[in-house]
Amino acid sequence: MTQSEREFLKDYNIHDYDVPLTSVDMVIFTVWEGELQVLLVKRGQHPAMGQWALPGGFIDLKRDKTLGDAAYRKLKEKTGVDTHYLEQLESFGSAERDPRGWSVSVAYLALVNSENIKLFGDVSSEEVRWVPVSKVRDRYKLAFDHQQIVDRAWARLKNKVQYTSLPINLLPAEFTLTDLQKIFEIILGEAVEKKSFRRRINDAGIIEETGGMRTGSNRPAKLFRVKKGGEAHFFRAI
Amino acid sequence: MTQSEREFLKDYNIHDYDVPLTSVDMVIFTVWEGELQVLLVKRGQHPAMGQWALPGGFIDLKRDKTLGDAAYRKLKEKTGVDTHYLEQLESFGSAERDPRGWSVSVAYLALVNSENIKLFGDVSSEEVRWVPVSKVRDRYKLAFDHQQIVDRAWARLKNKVQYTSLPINLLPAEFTLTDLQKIFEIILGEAVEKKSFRRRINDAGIIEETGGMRTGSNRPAKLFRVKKGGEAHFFRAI
DNA sequence: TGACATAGTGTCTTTAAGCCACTAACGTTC
DNA sequence: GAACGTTAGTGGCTTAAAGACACTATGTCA
Repeated sequence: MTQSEREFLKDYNIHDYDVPLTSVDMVIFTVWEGELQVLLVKRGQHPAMGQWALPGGFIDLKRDKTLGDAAYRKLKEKTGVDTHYLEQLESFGSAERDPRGWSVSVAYLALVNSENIKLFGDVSSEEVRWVPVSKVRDRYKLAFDHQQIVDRAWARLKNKVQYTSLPINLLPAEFTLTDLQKIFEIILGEAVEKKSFRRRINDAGIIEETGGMRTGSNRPAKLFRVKKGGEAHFFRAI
Repeated sequence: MTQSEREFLKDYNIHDYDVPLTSVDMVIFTVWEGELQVLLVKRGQHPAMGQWALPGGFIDLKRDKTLGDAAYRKLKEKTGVDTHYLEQLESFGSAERDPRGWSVSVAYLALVNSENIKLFGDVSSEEVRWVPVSKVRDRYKLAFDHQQIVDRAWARLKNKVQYTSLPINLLPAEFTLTDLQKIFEIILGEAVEKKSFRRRINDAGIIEETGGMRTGSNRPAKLFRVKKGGEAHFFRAI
């Protein structure tokens, strides 16, 4: 006699099965003091207690409706702000990556702007820290496979910089074209040709003048803001 | 008194926690009879028994060392062949997508060539079937959120066609330039300019002549094969 | 042998990026 | 208050790659 789906579900108990441990980890980038920085936390619990790692943790099956919700929740818990770019990066799963057993981490990549960082600077106790991404490998021995996750996120960001406007999410609401160019250069790790850069941004039509200027000890620069939709423009037809 | 990691791990039992159900689903594409096709299976078990769905299933914590292993195993189980392109697509997770509860599916995208398809044609009982991807939505009401996964995989493939040589994995070992162009056109859904296409493939240096020709009722065409590394060439510096 | 069909090429145009020198507009200095 | 330093912003040529499209090449078949 065949069982109905209702009967099947009534008898079903996930605790009867061997399932992997699934969690969400965040690679949160910002640009600060001329460097691309990533947010790290010092683990306060086993396993890997005392080691530095990416912020993250388990999905809260009650509160989180989707994976994206879980990622967004963790982003807010760590940075306290909520205007960002957030995208799923990749999932990492293996029998060996966590001493508790077979585990899967769904990694997300987030970009937060340098204004919101300052908010966070105060909270920054011993346990949470911005670290220049280029120095993570040498100075911190990250827990689990988190170094690999950081590397992937960094590679993805470098890659996307070449054909999208994503880095614009690393800037405050108002910025100059030079500010924007600097951000691109920091991520790419090399100089960008001024005219080409400006032509590209201009042709894309993703920003608009605010009307204001930033003055200093030299020629003032026009201030711009992102137009709606400009946060994720694809320069090339991809 | 603080616990050591060893003590912590001794007491740790995943069955004590509420964790999501994690599985792997495969979007396996081929080109056959001039159409991009995706492999579907008719589910023989609850939940969604009798409905069409993507092939996939649970990770075998004993046999699979990594997520990639699990995907590769499923690909082999369904297609019986092992020379392919396989990449992780994206993970889909929510409280609602599976009636058994909170679940995460790590989706993979695979490309198999039209020669290997035929092997598979024989096995193709009622339960496994190639379906033109453009017709899935109308003709099959896929289980879970599998329609969404198919859509994402299709979008990713269309996207990648524009700047990589990936579609070459859909062809048999020997092919003509026209064969290759057709594959690109099928995936893109629009015509490709012959000269530009050939120039691009040529400049990329990803294929080489086999020396043979394919004859028909008109001018014979040179046969080519993929050079080592040509299966995943990026045309543009991305 | 000539019609046909598909393979493959020549070459001009268009588009986007690179290059680099130029002009523009401020504060600072004497 | 004029010359200078510094950064903002532009003009205009060169180069690289794609698009357009007509052209030639080489087989089969009637």
